[in-house]
Parts: sequence; C-alpha cells; structure tokens
Amino acid sequence: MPIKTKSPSFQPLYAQVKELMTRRLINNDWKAGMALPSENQLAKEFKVSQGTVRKALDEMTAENLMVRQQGRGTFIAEHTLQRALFHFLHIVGKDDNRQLPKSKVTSIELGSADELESQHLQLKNSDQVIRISRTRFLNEQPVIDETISIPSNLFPELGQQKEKIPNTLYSLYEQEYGISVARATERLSAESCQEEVAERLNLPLGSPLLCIQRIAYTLNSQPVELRISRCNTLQHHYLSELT
Amino acid sequence: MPIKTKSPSFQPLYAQVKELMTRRLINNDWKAGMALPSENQLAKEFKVSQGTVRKALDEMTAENLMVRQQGRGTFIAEHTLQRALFHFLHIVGKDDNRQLPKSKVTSIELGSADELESQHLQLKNSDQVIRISRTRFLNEQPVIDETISIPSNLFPELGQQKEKIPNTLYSLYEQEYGISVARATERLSAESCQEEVAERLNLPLGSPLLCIQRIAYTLNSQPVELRISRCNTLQHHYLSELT
DNA sequence: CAGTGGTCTAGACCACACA
DNA sequence: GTGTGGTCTAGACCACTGT
Repeated sequence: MPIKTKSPSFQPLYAQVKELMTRRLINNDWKAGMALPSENQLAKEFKVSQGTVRKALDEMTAENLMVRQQGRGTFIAEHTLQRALFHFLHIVGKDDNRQLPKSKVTSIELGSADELESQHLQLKNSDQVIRISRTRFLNEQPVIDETISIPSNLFPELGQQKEKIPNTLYSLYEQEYGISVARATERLSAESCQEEVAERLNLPLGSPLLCIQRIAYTLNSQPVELRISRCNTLQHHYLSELT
Repeated sequence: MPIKTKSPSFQPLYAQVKELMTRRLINNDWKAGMALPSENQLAKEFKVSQGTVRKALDEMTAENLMVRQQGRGTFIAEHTLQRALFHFLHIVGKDDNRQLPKSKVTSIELGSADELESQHLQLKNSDQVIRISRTRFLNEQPVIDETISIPSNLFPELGQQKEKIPNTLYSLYEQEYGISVARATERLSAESCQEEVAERLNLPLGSPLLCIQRIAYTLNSQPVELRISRCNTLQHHYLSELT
C-alpha cells in the first residue's frame, strides 16, 4: 500500500511494508518455518518495487525474524538447535566450546505467581504459573540449576509429565503453542550457593554461583518466560561478544 | 576499482569497496572523528555506482565503524561517552539505569606479562605490560575493582602519572595512540572475594563477586587490552540483551 | 529449464544541515 | 541555495536450487 503522502506521513515506505509483514508474524498468519511469497509477489501485493520489499526483508533478516536462502526463497525463522546453541545459550567451556546441555527435570509445579514472577511476566498475584525446575549437565557434570516460570494460561496442558519436557523449550513453545520467543534480556549477578542447589550441583554450601535471570519476549514484547539459572563457573563461563 | 570478473572472483563489488575502506581505517588514513568524502565522491573514486558505495557503508555503519548524519555527512566512529556507556559498560543498577562510574586509580605498574596476559594479549613472557588498577564508584559506592593490562610497546609513556588516567580509557587509546577498540569479548564467572578486593569494595571476605574478563580488539583483531573487573552485584547487575 | 534471492546501475526525488 | 545522506524505482544480469 504505497502511501507517499509528503505531509505528516512520517514512516518511509519500506518501514510500512515491514510493519505489515511484522503484523502477519504476530498474528501467526505466517508461521515459523513457512516459506514467504517471493519478493516479486510481495512487491506486487503491496504495490511497491521489489527493492522496497527487499529493504524491509533486509532489516527483518537482520533481526532474525526471517532467513534467506538464495535460490530457494525466504523463510520464517525457527527455533532450531543451532539457534538455541548460538543465540540463547551463553554458557561455554573454558576454551569457549559450545555444547547443548543434557537436562534432568527435578520438579514441575503449578502455583500462584510470586512477586518476581508477577512483576516480570506482567501478571496479577492470583494468576497461575507453571514452574519447571531442572538441572543441566555439560560433559556429564551438573553445571546449571534452573527454574523456568511461564504463565499457565499461555501454555495450557504443558508439564503434565516430566518426561515430555524437551531439552530445547523454545521450539516446544513455538510448535505446540504458536509462541515464538523473539528476544530476551539477561541480568547476571553473583550469589552464594544455597543448600538445595549445592546438593544438585554437587558443590560446597556457599560456593559462588553465577546467577542469570532471563526474561523472554515475543515479537510484540509480551514477556512469556522468566528463567533463573544458577551456574557453577569453575569449568565454564558466560560468553558475551561486544561488537 | 570495478573488477567484475565472472570467473573465480568471489567477492561482490560492494565487499571489495568495503575492504578498501576498511584498509584505510586500519592504516589510520582515516582517523576517528573525520568526515568521509561524500558517497558520490567515493563512487567516482572507486568507479562504482553510488548505490554500491552505499551498501558498503550500510554494513560498516552496522558494525559501528562509521556514523551517518543526514545532511552532514558520514564520519569515522569515535569512542564517545555515549558509546562507552551503552556499548561497553554493561553494569547497571537494579532498575537498569546506566551511569558513568567515577574512578580512583589505586596503582600503576610496569612488569613482565604473566601467563594470562601473554596468552590473551599474544605476548611473550618477557614482554612488558602496563597494569592499571582502579576502583570504580556508582552512586558514590565502590562497586567495581578492576585491573587493566596493556602492552607497553603499544602505549609508550602511558601511566606516568595516576592523575592523568582518564575515566574513559578507550578515547585516550584512540586520541593519543591512534588505537581504536573495535570490539571486545567478555567472559563472566562468579568467584569469592579475596582480601584486597574486599577492602577496596568494603565487603566481607568471601562475598560472591561477578568477575568479568574482557579482551579488547582493534579492527584487525589484534588484542590490545586485558581487563579483569570484579563487581559487587548486591545493588547492580550485568545486563545482556539477546536480540 | 524456470524461479528464487543477490548484485549493480542510473536516475529521480525527499529530508536535513549549513552558510 | 548547495550539498549531504535517505528513499524509491525499474531494469539488467548473476548465482543458486530445484525439476
């Protein structure tokens, strides 16, 4: 829809196109993994030039919303193993090697949101959350103890069986509930190891732990997960690249 | 230089242009803060279209190498206060507010590189490094204790007087030594507070500390600084955005 | 082969800064 | 006004994928 008003119009054309396409993502009209119409088709549909669609797609691929493949087409980004490993998991070995941790779920419970959860997940205190606790292993050693809180209304039926919890939760959110995690914030601090965690990570009480508090957001900035991970950093660290 | 060979040429034109311009940055032909020639001039010089130069500059601005200002021109990126604050300093208050810390230098010494330093700065053990230790204050409270190691051959005369060490070191590197920090890696872990640091941060011995090991690189990936920061995370945390 | 994304061009016009 | 970067177009050709 080419609106080229020159007065209080503000947004450049390609941004309007991007906005329209983002809407389709948010509405789940376009689902993860799907192929998009070709650039020429989109250009025709929106009545703009192919170059304008291209510029919109350029930005969206830069934001990891889409993936281009020359000769094949453009696809809606998926939470693949690769993405989980390189984009969301920042705990690596001393030599910066990445590996997907193995996970053992220790408990799943349903309860009312506590202070922290209601604050970060934008819930009322009476709202129900599902809490998944698990220990994650790297090189067969327990390294991370984490608790994941998600609003139960967004994820009905999730967590009926421990065994059904996959290692990479975000693809479950995406495939089973149509909820795609688009970005996240992590807040890191150091704290002393409490008793329960000490046991599960096989560490002395009071050992220093790296605590990561992650909040995961959908495309339209709705928080959908609060995850608190406590990590033993004797053999691992959190890797952050400032570019 | 339009080399449009269709055989084993590989690099697209805009990438070749980018490469040429990057060379000028590395060679310091173009210095921090300078205005570049206009896109049209560059296009004429390289004998390509303006759009091709534009695409090269698009990527370089995305990498924070240049800054565009509509109507004014394109400029070589500088280490401004803003950049120090938003790009390199990830320690923020409990409500995510950023402030530039005040610094008190506690010691400056010249010595042979130790294991860690020679490994990360690519030095021989006999090479000399300058070590600057300082305590950094947020809200008048000591929060960060850090030691900065730099090869003395790259920074001759630096650190003759404690008082001459500015709060934002990267602009000093850039302005006085022509060394621009282009990117950095940070490795985070948790550790227990040792005696010296405990004193300086006014903390009980053994308190958990967030330890940040940063290595700063120039454009051509030469490591130029090793910085180890120990942070009290009772009132602050490290903020990382995954997008 | 046809269809896709990727590159490159040339030209037009807009928005902004500065003298 | 002139000159800068920012947007938009239309068309050509290349490189890759699939059939």
